[in-house]
Amino acid sequence: MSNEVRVRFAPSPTGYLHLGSLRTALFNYLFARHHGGKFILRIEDTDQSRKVEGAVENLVNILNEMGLNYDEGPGAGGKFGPYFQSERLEIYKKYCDELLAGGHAYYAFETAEELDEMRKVQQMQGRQTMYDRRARNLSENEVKEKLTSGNPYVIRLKVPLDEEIRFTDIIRGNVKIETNLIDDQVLLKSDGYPTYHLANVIDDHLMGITHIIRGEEWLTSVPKHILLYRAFGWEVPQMAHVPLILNPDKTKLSKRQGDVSTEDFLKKGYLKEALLNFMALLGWNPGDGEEREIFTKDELIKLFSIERVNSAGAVFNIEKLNWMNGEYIKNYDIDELTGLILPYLNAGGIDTSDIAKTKRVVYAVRNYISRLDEAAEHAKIYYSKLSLNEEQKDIITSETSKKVFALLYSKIGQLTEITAENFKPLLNEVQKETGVKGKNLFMPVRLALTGEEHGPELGLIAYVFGKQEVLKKLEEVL
RNA sequence: GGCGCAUUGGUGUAAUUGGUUAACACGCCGCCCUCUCAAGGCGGAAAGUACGGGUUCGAUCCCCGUAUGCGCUACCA
Repeated sequence: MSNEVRVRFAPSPTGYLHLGSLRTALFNYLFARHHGGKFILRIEDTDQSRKVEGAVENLVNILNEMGLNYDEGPGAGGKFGPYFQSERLEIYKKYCDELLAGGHAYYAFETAEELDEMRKVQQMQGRQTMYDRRARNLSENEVKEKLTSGNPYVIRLKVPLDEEIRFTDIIRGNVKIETNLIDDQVLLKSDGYPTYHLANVIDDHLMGITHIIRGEEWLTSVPKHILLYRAFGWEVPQMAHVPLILNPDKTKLSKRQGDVSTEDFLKKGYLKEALLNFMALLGWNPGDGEEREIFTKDELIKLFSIERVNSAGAVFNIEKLNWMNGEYIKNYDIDELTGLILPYLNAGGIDTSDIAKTKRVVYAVRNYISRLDEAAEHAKIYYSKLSLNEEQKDIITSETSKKVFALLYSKIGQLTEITAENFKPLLNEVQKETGVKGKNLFMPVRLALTGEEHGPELGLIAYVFGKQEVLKKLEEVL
């Protein structure tokens, strides 16, 4: 199947998954699944100075946790490995030699200091800072001499002059850039590692990548890549550069203005389904007059098309994420939701050993929260000892309150079990028989049960406590 | 500075490949429900599509310019 879609997510392992990367991964994933193709994870670890311990493991874990499972890559195997660029050094060297032989690249021997100096001078003269291509004109003998005497070197791309590179981006349409403005980019660093530009082109080709879906920050380096494809005589994959995710002030989403890692959001109690759903809609929509906003992963896969990705950056609107997360919480399977909320309740000091009660608590609390980490605060009323202020004490010790409690107590005693439905009629009966109604009826009961003036409807509260506990609470105030 | 990309209410987006009272959602405001707080239901304010020119009988939609924002401009990705 030679025209199978193959896409890749190719992050550098920084130690956490940035939300922007999450969305790039998601778009790649949706695109692959939509077309029945392959989704590949490749680790771009060519910068030795930015190595982070455990970063790859973390990345793999979070992708799996988010349900963005890949078909090829670390831990998943595949016929196009290794999937770590740091393990493909000989490959890059080999192709680099090919470029050298074909006159598409050349050796350069400047030190970092020399290059800094060059840039400084250019800056002072108010000129554009870029490599002045000085090593292009080294003679064969000069090169040979420096090489044999062990001078450190890099290999640079020999950018053809006075040309215009044009390409078509699926999201942005036609783009053109003059080659004179393109740096003779370093392809192979002096430590023997490739730069992004070289590695990415070689790997994408060798791994049979058909579509490159990546962040907008790469758009301007596409011409360099095209030059490389051309030098190798390879076909250029289709490209789609997705817009950036922005802070509320429209700058690139950054740590400075709040959490940006997927892990942080999960920790705060955002459901992965909600996060995925929300991220998908940031810069993309199904179009066609579709007005739904809540989509399962399968629906997203079905609807997704890369052409419908927007070209402008999108502000990360956390208010809307909160709403969407709340929607998911309200509609989640109660057993699964209980499992998810458990750690947050425990962290809030709540004893969850009575799992049946915990489940009822979750059922009652879900309407009040938009994040899982808010659950404990709302659940407290179902576990705390009664503590009332003077005014509240006056309410529950009033004569009418006592009457209400006594009658309610006997009526509950006749029930086999309290449900959210059968408690309300009980109160109606109490109202009729005692003549106490409205706030005078409900508030004492509410206070007696929870010690709070606010909370869910009484039927729900009584259901959460269950018959025995409600009776016990009433005994305390009688 | 140079180059590239972008621009529909506060935010995310829509608008049968030019003809709509410019639609939906979040947020905000109000009302209803109600013992309370949420949820829910109903309604409202909020953009004349960055600005200026074209093309056209007619532009959110096509073209040009300006402004603004962002990105890139490393032996980082």
